[in-house]
Amino acid sequence: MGIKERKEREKKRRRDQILTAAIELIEEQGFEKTTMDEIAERAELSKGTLYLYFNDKSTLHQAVKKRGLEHLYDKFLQVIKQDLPGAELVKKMMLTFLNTLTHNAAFTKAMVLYEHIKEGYNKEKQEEPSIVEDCKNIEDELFMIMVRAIQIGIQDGSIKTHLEPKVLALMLSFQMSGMLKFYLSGSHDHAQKILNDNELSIPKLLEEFLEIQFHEKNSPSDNQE
Amino acid sequence: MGIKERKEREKKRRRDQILTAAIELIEEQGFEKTTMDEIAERAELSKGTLYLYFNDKSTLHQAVKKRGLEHLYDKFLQVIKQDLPGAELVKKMMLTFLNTLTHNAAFTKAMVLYEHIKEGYNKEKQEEPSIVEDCKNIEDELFMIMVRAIQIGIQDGSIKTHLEPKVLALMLSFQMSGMLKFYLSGSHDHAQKILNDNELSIPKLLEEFLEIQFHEKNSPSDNQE
DNA sequence: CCCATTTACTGACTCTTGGTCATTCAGTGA
DNA sequence: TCACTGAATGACCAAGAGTCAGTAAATGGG
Repeated sequence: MGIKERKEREKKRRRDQILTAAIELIEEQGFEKTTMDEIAERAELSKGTLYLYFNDKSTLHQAVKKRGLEHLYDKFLQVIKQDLPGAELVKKMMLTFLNTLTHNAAFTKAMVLYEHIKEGYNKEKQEEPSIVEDCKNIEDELFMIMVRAIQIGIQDGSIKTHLEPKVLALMLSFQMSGMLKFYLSGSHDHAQKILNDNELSIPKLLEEFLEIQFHEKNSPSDNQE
Repeated sequence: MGIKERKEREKKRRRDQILTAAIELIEEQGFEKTTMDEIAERAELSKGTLYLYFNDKSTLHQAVKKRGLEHLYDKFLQVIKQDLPGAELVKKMMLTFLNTLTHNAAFTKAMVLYEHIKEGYNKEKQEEPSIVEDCKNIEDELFMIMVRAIQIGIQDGSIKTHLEPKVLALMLSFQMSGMLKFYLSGSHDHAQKILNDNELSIPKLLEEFLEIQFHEKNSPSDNQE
């Protein structure tokens, strides 16, 4: 009897349906402005039903984030599989990150807005793994893939640094989150103007930055122009 | 007749009183959780009065941010006045930034949470300069002070780079905003663990980072060990 | 000193929205 | 056919942002 399985599938479908509706709306109007009623309407369900699948609005919010992180995780795996110098791998990952985020406003917003979640999340109603926990784990995995790429780069000589791979990865992730904020806040005129004046874009700036990071002075074996 | 002046002063005092109450409460419970009623009570005023001084909650929120930025501006001015190598000036500024932010949770939260403001802020009810505008301006000024410090550093040789001062400043500000996020999200266990394992702290990491940025490979005139 | 006018403030009220729950309905299996 | 399960509903509630008619206080002219 495959009834249990079917029910399982249907449940997952419903969840997805809700999530998709939520993402669409958040993309259009932002998280705050999107009401649970709207999401319900878009998903062609009643509001009460949403609460059968998500504890509350902030959980739904986290689920959006999780979906984005999973997507990113797949992409990162694809990159690390490739047979390229470590430096290239790192660059590709960071570009992938920025690219994914810029083409997925809902996810980006979910990544950056967290006040909601922080406060009062000690509610011990959650004995299950909790989506927040999941997100953290995926983030950690993403980080470790970056570290792995850096290690490869150090091995093959494409990355010269005196820093621990993990420390370097930490720096790079700070850098990414800074750029992210730039993207999110959309029209940060001033910064945009500087980039234009110097015929730069964020990806180019990123490359430039990595260049500096990966060719430290105590490594003279590099091509000097 | 100094009546107008006195009224002016009193009005400013009230505004400050509200702002202070708001900051206290945000510090304690976060922005979302703090209600206008609570702020009113803390400020010993009625809720209606708050709305005589601030258009809405998000404006109040921006005002918190503005206050923090002004504080930061003063600090930055103090730094740039000092007769030190440019590299030192930059370092001091960045440390000041991180320091101020970590010791002022309300301001930090105001800096990072912006969804509120972005959405629907085309309301043309604002013909006055608008606090949002003010914040932007101060941010730009802060940025220009950084640029100034970098220029000094290039001049006195303490900063070696092939990048435009403004571009470098942009990078550094991305870096800062990334670190900021780290601080804000509080217990980012994983990152904290990495720092501990390497006997590092954010300020130390920052120094390390600047070291790399400021001693680029195409400048062999530096001390090599 | 008194009255008219302006200014500052109040808090009861409205409206929106997140979240709940008693009830209904559909599918299942005996 | 009927009892049972659990999925879905939407009327309902509470909280909090924002409003506004009304009140009190300060001001200034007569």
